[in-house]
Amino acid sequence: MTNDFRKGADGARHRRATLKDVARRAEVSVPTVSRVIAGDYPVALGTRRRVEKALRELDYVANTHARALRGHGAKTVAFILRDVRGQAFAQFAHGIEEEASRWGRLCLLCVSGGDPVRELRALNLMRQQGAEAVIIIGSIVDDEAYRRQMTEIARSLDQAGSRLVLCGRPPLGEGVPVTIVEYENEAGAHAVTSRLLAAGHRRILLFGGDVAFTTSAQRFAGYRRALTDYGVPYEEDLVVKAAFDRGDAYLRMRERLAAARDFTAVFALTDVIAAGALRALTEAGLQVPGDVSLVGYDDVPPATDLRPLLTTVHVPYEEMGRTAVQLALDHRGSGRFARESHVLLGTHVVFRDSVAPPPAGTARAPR
Amino acid sequence: MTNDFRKGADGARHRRATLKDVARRAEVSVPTVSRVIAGDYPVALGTRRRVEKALRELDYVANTHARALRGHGAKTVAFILRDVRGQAFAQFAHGIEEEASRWGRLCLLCVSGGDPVRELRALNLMRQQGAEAVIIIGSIVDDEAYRRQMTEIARSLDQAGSRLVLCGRPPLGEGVPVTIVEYENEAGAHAVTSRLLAAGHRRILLFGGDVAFTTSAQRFAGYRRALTDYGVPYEEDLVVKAAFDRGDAYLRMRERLAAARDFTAVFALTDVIAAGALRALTEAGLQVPGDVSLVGYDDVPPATDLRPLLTTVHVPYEEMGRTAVQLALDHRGSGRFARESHVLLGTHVVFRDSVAPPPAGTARAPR
DNA sequence: CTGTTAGCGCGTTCAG
DNA sequence: CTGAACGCGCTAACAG
Repeated sequence: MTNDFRKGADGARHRRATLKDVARRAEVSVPTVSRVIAGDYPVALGTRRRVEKALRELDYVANTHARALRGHGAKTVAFILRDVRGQAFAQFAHGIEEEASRWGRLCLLCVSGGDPVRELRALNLMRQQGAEAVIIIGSIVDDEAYRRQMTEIARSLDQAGSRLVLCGRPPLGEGVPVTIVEYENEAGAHAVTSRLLAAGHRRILLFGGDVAFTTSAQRFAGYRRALTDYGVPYEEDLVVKAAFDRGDAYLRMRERLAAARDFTAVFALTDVIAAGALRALTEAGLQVPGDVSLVGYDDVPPATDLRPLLTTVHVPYEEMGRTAVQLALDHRGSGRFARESHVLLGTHVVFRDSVAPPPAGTARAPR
Repeated sequence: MTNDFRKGADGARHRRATLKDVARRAEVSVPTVSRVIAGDYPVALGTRRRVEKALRELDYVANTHARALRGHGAKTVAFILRDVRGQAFAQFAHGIEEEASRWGRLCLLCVSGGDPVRELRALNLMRQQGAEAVIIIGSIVDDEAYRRQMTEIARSLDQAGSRLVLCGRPPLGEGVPVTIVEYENEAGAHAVTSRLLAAGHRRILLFGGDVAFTTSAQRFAGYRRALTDYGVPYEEDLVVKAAFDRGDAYLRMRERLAAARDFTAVFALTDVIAAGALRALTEAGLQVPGDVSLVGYDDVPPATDLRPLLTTVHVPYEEMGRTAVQLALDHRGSGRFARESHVLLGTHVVFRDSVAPPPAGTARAPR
């Protein structure tokens, strides 16, 4: 017995207690300790007491890895997003975290920074980890290479008993074992744009984003469809790209304003972009919504901090996160979402104070 | 070989390929495959080719858990915070994520919702997981029970070869194996309050938070010290509690305004609280900073979305996250922070547009 | 260069 | 009720 103590002392200075240590101390066999812990098997009272005492004294904590190896393991929900600092992502992450912890799962988080390479690396790590579900959210460039890679990953994950969930990304095609959680993105864009048109606006700037990305593309499509509905011709000059942050949005809007003030309303692809745009608009001496109306998308905190309060499209990010986890875990269970693999959540316009009719005389602006 | 295929098909429908499977397919032994993967050991070219082929065909992914068991494993950095949706926390999380991924570590995230019980549960899970570092951020009630529990956990974690890092929380006392990352919290509060006093304000409302919590207590202390420096008596009536969210802050400020408008400046304990306060102030017809000046704390996005732009205290949240990871991982290494276990980061006031001298005649308000 | 043997910590047989 | 033996997937030691 003494040698064992030495063994503990000379090798690694730190070592966490194992079942063996506890067994030795309680003078029982390893399986007995295991049974005491599991509690699902009869153990003599005296023995149990001794074991429990040893457990406490040695501050025993089970080794998740060994457990996982044995099959009882460490269920985790992994997710990848572009940047935790974005409010939309944060809400999404919150939904995931909440739901995962309701299911007793741990959360594994990776940030991709929007880089496909980092995303792939993260995906691989998660596969190694044996995560029960791997959830990805965020816009991408939906090209051939992407679909091929993702399909492969979905298959591989599926084969390993895990589930890939794509949020806010289009499906990969029939037969690919993937779960999709979407929201009515195009419809939301159509709805806000219509709101602007209904107020009398005819020259609406589509501001921010990049049509190469799926999310932007869908919002763009909603914008065009609304235009068509109202018989307003689409004009390329009214589409201005900008990165997804305040700073770039501010600069781009300033440039556009310097070039020409030929619009009466702005549809910012994101609330954050709207924040940047608003700043540029205000600095240029324009009143919102007096001179120009402004709408955003996402309905996240910047929307209620801005003056005027921003009219925007509400996206149920938190619910998306919760749904993603439910779908993945319930996948072959019997719950509400069992066997379902495609969910579409609703969006709706939140009317606030940033929209008004165009100023007199500008409703029919020069072509 | 055919039996093996069957074997895969009849048992669990899904099973990830193991080294054994690969070895069988490549007609080599298991360790050989292992060596090909590790790449740190000579393997005949032909053999290597065959193994690599099998690896690819079977879509092999190493099992992290088995690896961890063997000692090579799955280094993870775990962290616990109150709520990902808070911008300060999000920035912190970003710093952690970034640094962890630089070190090739995976991130384990738990949200406590501010509940000590959930925090403890999360801590335990992370201990089981064998996380290399466990980082906690956020205010707590620093009582006897808390210190005892935390000390115990720190010891236990240390014994298991892991490291506990406390961010924005006070040390636990001498000899406790814990790493502390703090910022100049009291000093920041002292600095903004001084700024207000220097502008001529004498009746400054301390708004939001709860002195029971460490973070609030320190900011409160800075406020009082500044008052003392300027010889301005402290008045209990000028301290108003509010929860850490816009909504509650708004309501509390409205109540306070209805009761008495006996202050010329507000020190909001948080930028988010400032956002709520600003709304109430504005709605009450008060000009900021014309009628009342307003400052916040944290320097997170709400600060630059509000009008006027908020004067606030910059807290290096992202850097704290990075530092926490570095300290934990470098702990017994040779890097910049080796053997260091207490770091204090600086804060500074960011001057923007929400402070002005008090309106004439109010500088010396009625007692 | 390669295969055999052993063991990480745990849970599950199967005998007593 | 309890212990001995086995194996999860992997790597490190030791043979050849």
